[in-house]
Amino acid sequence: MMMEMEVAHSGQQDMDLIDILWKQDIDLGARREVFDYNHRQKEHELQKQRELEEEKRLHLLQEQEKALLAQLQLDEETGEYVPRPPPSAPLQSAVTPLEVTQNVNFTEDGDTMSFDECLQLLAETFPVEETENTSVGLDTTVSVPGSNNIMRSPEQPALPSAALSPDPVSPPQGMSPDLEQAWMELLSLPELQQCLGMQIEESLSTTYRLSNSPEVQNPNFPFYPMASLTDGETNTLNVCSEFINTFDGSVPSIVPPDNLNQIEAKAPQLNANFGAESFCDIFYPNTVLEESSGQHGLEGNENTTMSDVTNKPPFTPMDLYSLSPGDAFDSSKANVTTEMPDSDSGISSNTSPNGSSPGKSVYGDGAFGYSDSEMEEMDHNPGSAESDYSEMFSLNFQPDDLQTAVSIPELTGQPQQQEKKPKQQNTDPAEEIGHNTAPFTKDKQKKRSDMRLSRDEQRARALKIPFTVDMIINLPVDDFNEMMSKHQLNESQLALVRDIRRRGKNKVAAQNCRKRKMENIVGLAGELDSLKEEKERLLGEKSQNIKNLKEMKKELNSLYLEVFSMLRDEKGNSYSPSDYSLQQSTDGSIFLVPRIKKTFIKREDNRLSPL
DNA sequence: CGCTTGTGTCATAAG
DNA sequence: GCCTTATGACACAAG
Repeated sequence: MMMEMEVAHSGQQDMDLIDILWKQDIDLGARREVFDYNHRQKEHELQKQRELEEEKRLHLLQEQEKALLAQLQLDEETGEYVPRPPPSAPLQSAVTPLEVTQNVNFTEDGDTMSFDECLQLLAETFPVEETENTSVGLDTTVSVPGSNNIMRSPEQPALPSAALSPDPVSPPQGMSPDLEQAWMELLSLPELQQCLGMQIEESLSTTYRLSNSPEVQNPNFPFYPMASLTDGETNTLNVCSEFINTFDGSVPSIVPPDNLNQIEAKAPQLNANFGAESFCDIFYPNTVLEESSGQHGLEGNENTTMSDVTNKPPFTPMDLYSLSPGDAFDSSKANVTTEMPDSDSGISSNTSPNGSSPGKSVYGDGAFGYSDSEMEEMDHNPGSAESDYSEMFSLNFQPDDLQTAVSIPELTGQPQQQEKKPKQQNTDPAEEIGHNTAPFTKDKQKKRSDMRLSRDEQRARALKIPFTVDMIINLPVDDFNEMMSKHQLNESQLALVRDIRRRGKNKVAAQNCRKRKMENIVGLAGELDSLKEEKERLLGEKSQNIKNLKEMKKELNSLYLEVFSMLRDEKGNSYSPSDYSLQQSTDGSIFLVPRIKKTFIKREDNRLSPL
């Protein structure tokens, strides 16, 4: 352990050095994380965790298969497995058990079910699929008290109401009473609990995150978690999957053992609406995240909105838009000492405040890109200066910020277990491409746009605009208008929203324009090069042609003289080339023409006899 | 301190 | 006429 700490310590020094190099835009030849000992260690742990998970999964599958086979019998004639004839109290699933769905009507008389039956029920209810990385929609990782040992598979199909149920042990909504009873029974099975224990551990935290929406990439977006579900498929609320996918079982390693106990102590207080603040609180109870006041508001808001959602399972985009989070910010007062602003890490404005950029005051570094005039303008706002900043921090608070919190243990001497989520990009497909693999400088460039959005967000915040900047900018005009129509906005709010939309779109347009311009310049430069080559080639060709022409003229002249010298008049005298010339008519006949009497000869052409 | 570069924004034209 | 997109021009920050 001490060794590990030492390695981690020297690793931290290395990381500091790498940080410095990185800040200087020195290409390290690999992403920064590659050099991070903690990162590598975590990857190792993740690997182990995955293997363990896979093992468990296979075990579960084997059990399932056994359960399946137990319900089948071998047909001696065909060699096929066929369903067993129903027992006295048959399951309705006289069909192939694989076809059993959640709608199956459990009429089992006995109050007990075999483990295999339970497993089968589980398998049928929550088919184990290879979809761990394909979670869609709003992911809600539900914290579950260890004693209850309730888990929801990340692969769980759409069960939004269940996922949002305040009571984590409640069976999914819509389950028939019998099925519900079976469900409860299943959950109480010690084998199952053991089998699934690990996943329960993994679910000891909660984060709301959107994994399949473009807005998710935006730093601001997750602050309106519900508001970004803009399509039908995101209705699905997957439990745990995001956190598991993202941290992939790394939570136990993140959490210091001391804190784990506290987690267990606190866990029962948690519910499905467990917010980001709670997350931080639980994992780092010593860390006071005072921006949580804003989060409290949000949490409270979410409590209502989530239950609303629960009551209205079929989402429509407008349902989501109408989940106005704006009011939640009213009470937000961020503590700038915990919610560090842009650390110039370039990764995002939410990177670790682990002292990687010391010496920067909170308000320093250009005050997040605010121009003086803008700062002045902002200072004229009622809630200016500090509150504005805090509001902005709140607006920027997002799951990535959780990583900020996650990295806090480093300050307290804990090994840093920071893990960067793969950044996604939004809106502009052209921008999206390659951003994950972009050099660090790209990330740094992105920073400014983030700050810009913050500026607009702050304006939006100041006027209590109940939408995210991303929504304002990126929604199709119809959806945008619909969204606007659902809220009573005053003139200034309307103007600001339209300005934000215009600016946002124009910003993207300007980026595209510049990109195109650069491409044009590069293309034109290439074209210029090729044209120069062509010119050189043509000039060479031309000189060659001139040379050839001269040669041919010379040759022709000698031939002409040769022919001319062979001409004789009636007396056998030769013609003088200075007095006569040979000319060819259009029909191919050759004439001997006296040079002096050209005009006359031309008129007398017909009197001359062809040669 | 001036220059260059990158970016956001505005005004305007065009689709 | 409204909206989006494209682009020149300008301002600003950072290197």
